[in-house]
Amino acid sequence: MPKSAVATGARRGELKERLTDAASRLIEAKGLASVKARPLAEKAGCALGAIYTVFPDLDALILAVSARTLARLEAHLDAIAVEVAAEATPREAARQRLVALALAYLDFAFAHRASWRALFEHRLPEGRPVPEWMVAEQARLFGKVEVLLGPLVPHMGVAQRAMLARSLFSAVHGLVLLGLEEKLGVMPFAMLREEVERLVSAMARGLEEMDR
Amino acid sequence: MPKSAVATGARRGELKERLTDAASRLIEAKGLASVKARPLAEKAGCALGAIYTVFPDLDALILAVSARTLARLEAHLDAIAVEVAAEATPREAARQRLVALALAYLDFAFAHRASWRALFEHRLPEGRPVPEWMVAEQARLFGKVEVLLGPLVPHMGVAQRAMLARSLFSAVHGLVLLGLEEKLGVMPFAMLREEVERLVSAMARGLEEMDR
DNA sequence: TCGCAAAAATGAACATCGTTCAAGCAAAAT
DNA sequence: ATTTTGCTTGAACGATGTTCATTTTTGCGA
Repeated sequence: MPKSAVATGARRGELKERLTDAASRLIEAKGLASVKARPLAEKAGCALGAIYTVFPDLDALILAVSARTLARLEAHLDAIAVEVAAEATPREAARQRLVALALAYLDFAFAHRASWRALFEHRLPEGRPVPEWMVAEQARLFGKVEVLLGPLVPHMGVAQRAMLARSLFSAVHGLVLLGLEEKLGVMPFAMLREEVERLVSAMARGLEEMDR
Repeated sequence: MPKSAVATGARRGELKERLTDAASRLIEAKGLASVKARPLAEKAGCALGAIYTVFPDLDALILAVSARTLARLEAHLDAIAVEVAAEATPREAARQRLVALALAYLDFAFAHRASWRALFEHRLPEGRPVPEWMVAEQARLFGKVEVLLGPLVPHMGVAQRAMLARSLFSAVHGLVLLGLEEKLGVMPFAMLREEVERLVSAMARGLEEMDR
């Protein structure tokens, strides 16, 4: 029974896992730049060349780690539970959920700083296409925002709403990014949280007003 | 007359310029990753080792390019002239100026994509301190936002206003960053402009409302 | 159980990087 | 003219990602 050329045998699968684990730990401990082939092989208990039997190159390995991080991020965002006061209007409820979502994003980035940073710091070599599963995962993240925009800006078209969701995500991402960037002068985490809350709340209010 | 150890002779100054020029052109043409020592030396018409007589390492050279980019950015932001209707309230005027500032930031990033990206993509090796002029320059950028916040949120304390300025900048930065990131799916520039306008305007309105 | 072809794993070798520094060179001083 | 001083140079070094001839293991028919 000839195995498919793409199929990953059990042995190879284990090696892939060990390598992804090792890379993940390296990133979390010493950042993306510390992911080197030789230490990786040692930590995974395999030969140098073995890496290239399961991954085409190190970029692919890092992408595998990114996939994991994105999955953890999504799980974390799905786990938030917002209790909304019964007498709250749908708009107020959506606003609160939006703020909670942004705070959850910030919390994840703070808790898994290095992995989260690696997600955006890592750049594919020029001309390499972004894997389709990554695009799909990003779309899922934007979607989480999009559904909350329904009650907030009911008069807006769906296409425009999709773009707005992307923009909102980007804005929060920027807040978190520069907030956790040590080189801009460290901002205490609690303050950063307040800022995210303030700005997301302000954006929601402003958007409601403009949609009226 | 013994020259100061820090002073840069005329010859060395020219070389420094030629190298910075070469690096700048390389970044604009093929991105930050294409800044390599040997091509650099060739383009600048000097020996390989000569680079290290005027810069401690390539990171310092890239920082010199960043300094230039920041200066150009500041000049570009200073050049914007907003005409505000005479009957506009101070709040409306400030809001319009804030939007104009954000759009100018977007325009600069779009026009000098690679240089602007290099500004944030480049990361100092662990433990290297950020030059003080860079921190100062960033403070100047935040300051431009801060002055516009005065009429918008008059009841807010100055310390909180400073943080808010930083947050606003970060949010716009995030919008521009993910907007120009090809890998998130290209967004037409005109739409991106509209999004920035919409979101900054919304933030301003929401902040006014919350400050009331 | 043995032999042997096919597959898989290995790590020495290679190309390319940033950086260093002994050697050469030019200018200044004597 | 000779010595001294300081600057310039590019070969050499260590580290890196990647390749591939060689070795080792595996699978299986005799």
